[in-house]
Formats: sequence, structure tokens, C-alpha cells
Amino acid sequence: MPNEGYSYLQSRKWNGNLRELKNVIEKILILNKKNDSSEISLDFINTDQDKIYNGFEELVQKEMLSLSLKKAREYFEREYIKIQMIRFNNNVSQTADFIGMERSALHRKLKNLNLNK
Amino acid sequence: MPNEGYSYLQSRKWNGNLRELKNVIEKILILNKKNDSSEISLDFINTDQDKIYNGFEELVQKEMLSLSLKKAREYFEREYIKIQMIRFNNNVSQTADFIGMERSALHRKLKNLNLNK
DNA sequence: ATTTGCAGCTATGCAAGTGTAT
DNA sequence: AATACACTTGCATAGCTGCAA
Repeated sequence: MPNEGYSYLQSRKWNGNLRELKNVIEKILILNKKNDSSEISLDFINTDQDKIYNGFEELVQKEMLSLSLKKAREYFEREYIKIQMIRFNNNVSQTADFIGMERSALHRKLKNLNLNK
Repeated sequence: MPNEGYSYLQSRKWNGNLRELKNVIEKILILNKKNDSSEISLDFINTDQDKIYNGFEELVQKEMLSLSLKKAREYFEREYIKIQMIRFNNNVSQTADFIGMERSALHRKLKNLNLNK
């Protein structure tokens, strides 16, 4: 399974500039920065996790502005929480702590956003 | 400081090969890991074109995920409303109508987000 | 355009549970 | 037993919004 970062990379429009490279690396670093683990690998590339992040990016840039504030906020929160949960390996307690929210409130939010399955 | 990562990048020619990209990224990760600082910085690959960005992109890729949900939501709403107001030439009534919100509520929000000056 | 008072709804914190697994 | 989670619920309160002015 690992070592298949290629499809992920191929899925991106590579224009050869440093900004694009920077974005790719930043994404990798962010998603790998799980709490206190100092281990960094590229194994996760081309996984669902990464697609979620891509969804976030595209959502913000393409669709958000055609949605009502309420809907846009909901979309944003869903993607934000999705990613934070991934960062903390779906540990609700840690995620809640990091994003400054009560555990019970996060549970309710996960349910309301249909992220609890 | 132009560090190891920077000079490493400078020393390579980018040929668009994806395998090559993976090697580059892995090298950078290793270099960052040696640094032993918990702060991971990509400043060493900043270029002039990197400084060109729109609010959303910058926000999402760099800051959002390190903010609390409350703060991230506030940032998001500010950018969202900023842009919608621009689209409607700062016409509050039209903007409010489009984003599905009462005019008075939008006024309050503009004030709370410091967008009313 | 902008503000304000008010009523109703929503979200959240807090506390107190239950259940599961190690 | 004991710890650490996930998950739920009731309640009070704070915040947001629509409506009217």
C-alpha cells in the first residue's frame, strides 16, 4: 500500500513551480503532524485522508461563494472537523481539546454533521 | 536561514518526474526531522510568486487547521462575507438577500467582524 | 444604510450518566 | 479493579437570528 504516492501526485496539476511543491509538502506535513508523534512518513499519500483534504480545498475555492452563509458555514465546519479528527486518529477527546470544544459538544456536532459513522 | 533544504532544492533541476518529486519531498522531510525543532517551517522555499494568493487559500492551507473551531469559523465567515460584499458592491440589502440573511443580522455581523469601516 | 429591543431558536459548557475495552 | 476512551442526555446560559420599529 505505501509507496503509491504517485496516483496522488498524478492527480494534481503539476506546473513545476515551487509554490505548488510547497503546497504539496505543507499538506503532507500538516496531515502527518499527529500530536506528539515525531515519525514522519509518506505512507498515507493517496489515501482517503488526503482526498478529504483535497475536498476541503476545492470546496472553499469553488463552491463556497455560491452557498448561503449557513450552508457554507456547515460545509466548512464539516471539512474542518473531518481533518482535525484525522489528525488525532479519530480520538474525540484529543480533537475536542485541540479545537477548544467540550467532548459532548463535539459528539453532538459529529452527529449533526453526519460524521459519526 | 537558507538552510539545508534550500540549498538542496537549489542544487536540483526539476524535470517534472513524479518519482523525482517524491524523492525531493522525502529528502526535505528528513532534513526537517534532523532539525529537531518541533516547528516545521517551509520558509526556505518561499519565492516571490508564493506571496501571491487569495485570502481563502492562504487561510485554509496555513492557518485554519491550527485554530480553534471558533476562531477558524470566525476567520472563514470574515473572508466569506468580505468577498460577498465585494460581489455586490457593498450593498448590504443585496448581499444579505443572496447569503440568506436578514439585513439587520448582516449589519450586526459586519460590525462584530470589524468589516463595517 | 444603520441601529435596537425582543422573542425564539440554536449551540455550548457542565455535570452526570452508560457502555466497552484494555 | 482501574483507567481511558466513546457516546448520550438534561439543564442553564450564552449567542445568533428574524421581525418590527
